[in-house]
Amino acid sequence: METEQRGRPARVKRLPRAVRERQILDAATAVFSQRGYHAASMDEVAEVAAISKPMVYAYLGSKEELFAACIKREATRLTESVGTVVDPNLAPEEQLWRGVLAFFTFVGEHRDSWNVLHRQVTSEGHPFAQQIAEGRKRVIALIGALLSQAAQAQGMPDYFVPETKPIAAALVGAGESLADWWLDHPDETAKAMALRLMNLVWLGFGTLVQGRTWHPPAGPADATPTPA
Amino acid sequence: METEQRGRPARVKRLPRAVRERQILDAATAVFSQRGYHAASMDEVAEVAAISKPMVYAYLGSKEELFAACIKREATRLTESVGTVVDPNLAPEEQLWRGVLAFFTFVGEHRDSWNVLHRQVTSEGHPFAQQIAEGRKRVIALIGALLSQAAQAQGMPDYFVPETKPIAAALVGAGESLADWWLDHPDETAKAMALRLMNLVWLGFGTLVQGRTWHPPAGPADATPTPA
DNA sequence: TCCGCTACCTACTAACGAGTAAGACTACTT
DNA sequence: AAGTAGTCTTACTCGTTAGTAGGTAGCGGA
Repeated sequence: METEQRGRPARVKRLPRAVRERQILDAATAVFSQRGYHAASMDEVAEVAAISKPMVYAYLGSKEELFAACIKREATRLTESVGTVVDPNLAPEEQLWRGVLAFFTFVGEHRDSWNVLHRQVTSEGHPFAQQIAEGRKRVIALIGALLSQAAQAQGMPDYFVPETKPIAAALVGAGESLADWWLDHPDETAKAMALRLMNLVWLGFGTLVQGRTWHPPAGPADATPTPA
Repeated sequence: METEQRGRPARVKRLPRAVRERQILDAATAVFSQRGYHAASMDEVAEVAAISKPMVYAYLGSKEELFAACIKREATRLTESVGTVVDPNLAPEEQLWRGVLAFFTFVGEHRDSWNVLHRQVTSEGHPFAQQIAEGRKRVIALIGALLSQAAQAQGMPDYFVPETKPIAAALVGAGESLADWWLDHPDETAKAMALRLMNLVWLGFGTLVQGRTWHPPAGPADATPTPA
């Protein structure tokens, strides 16, 4: 079934390298997002990019290099989205609010990017797990510094400061989980999502900073199980 | 280099099926945890289990079935760990505390199990992503019900009740993230981790229930970026 | 009009990994 | 001792996929 006319076989458009590279990265992001790194095949990437496989190799290199390029591009996009709205001269509270809002806005608009960065790469043993884990740690450290600044401004004692680190980790996890929840409730706006996170975590943090702490209810003797 | 004595070639111990099945499941959990589903090979599972590949297939079936068996076993273990300490007659606050504590205790003691359940399966396109995602949703719904119960007991208006769902999602995510943070700070006890989560989230939730809400600081005109 | 550069392709190789065929060994029963 | 049920292995097949060899074709410049 050669529907093609002989002699003029639907000439392939010749495009400059930069354009093809973008097309390939777009295709790769979509395929990696949908299939995951291992299950994704270079053949499918080439097909989605509407180009032949050797071109993919010629421009972006091996599968690992291609994936690395995807991660790098998407991570840069996300970082810039958040970075441009956060001004270190602002109060910690407002920095956090702006960052959180920018984060949810980005996720809402770049679902595949978020998927590649968050869900595909987290598993141990993944070629890029470490790289992503380090990026995540940097974000946590950044937020931790923000919280510690706020805590000290509120006059919290020094021994509380290290606690801001795990709190930052919890905040990041809560944000990720809310982003996942959002995928099942797409009618919500980015702002509403950002508000939820701030309401929960900032209020909780604020209460902690005021010196109020929660402690386990005293059961009969030692009803609550304690680990060794 | 045949170190083996001829005639008595280090007889393979013949063990009953139940024992081998446990060995294979243990090995599979470790390998899946380390490599991820796709990158794990049945050859490696067999090797770690110190048995030949056909035995793996004879006892546990295909790769998918083997992985399903792993998930089922680990999920049951986790569910039971939490389920046995949570008594529906207790106050929501104490149920949450006991559940959170049991969760961290389990993660601390079964790192591979947690890895398989949490990090390996979350990516879209994974054969079991849906199954795990549904389990996660059930947990979120359960905690949401707990929170909603607590909210109503505090006399919160009905319109607040649906908000407990995303809050539950955030709580679960915060717990997962704290569990990951814990891996980098192994000296912490399960109880300390559980306390952190309760302090942050229950205080935040409690503050919300008291009717206090957070709202974005009013910048000049509309300094905070808003999504379309 | 020829040269050379870059874009582009079809069609292969080589390796890896899921799954199996076919049978050997062992222990328990009768 | 012979039968039999269950344990265990070696050595394959066969499909999939990363990566490449080797060549065609349009386009700018001399």
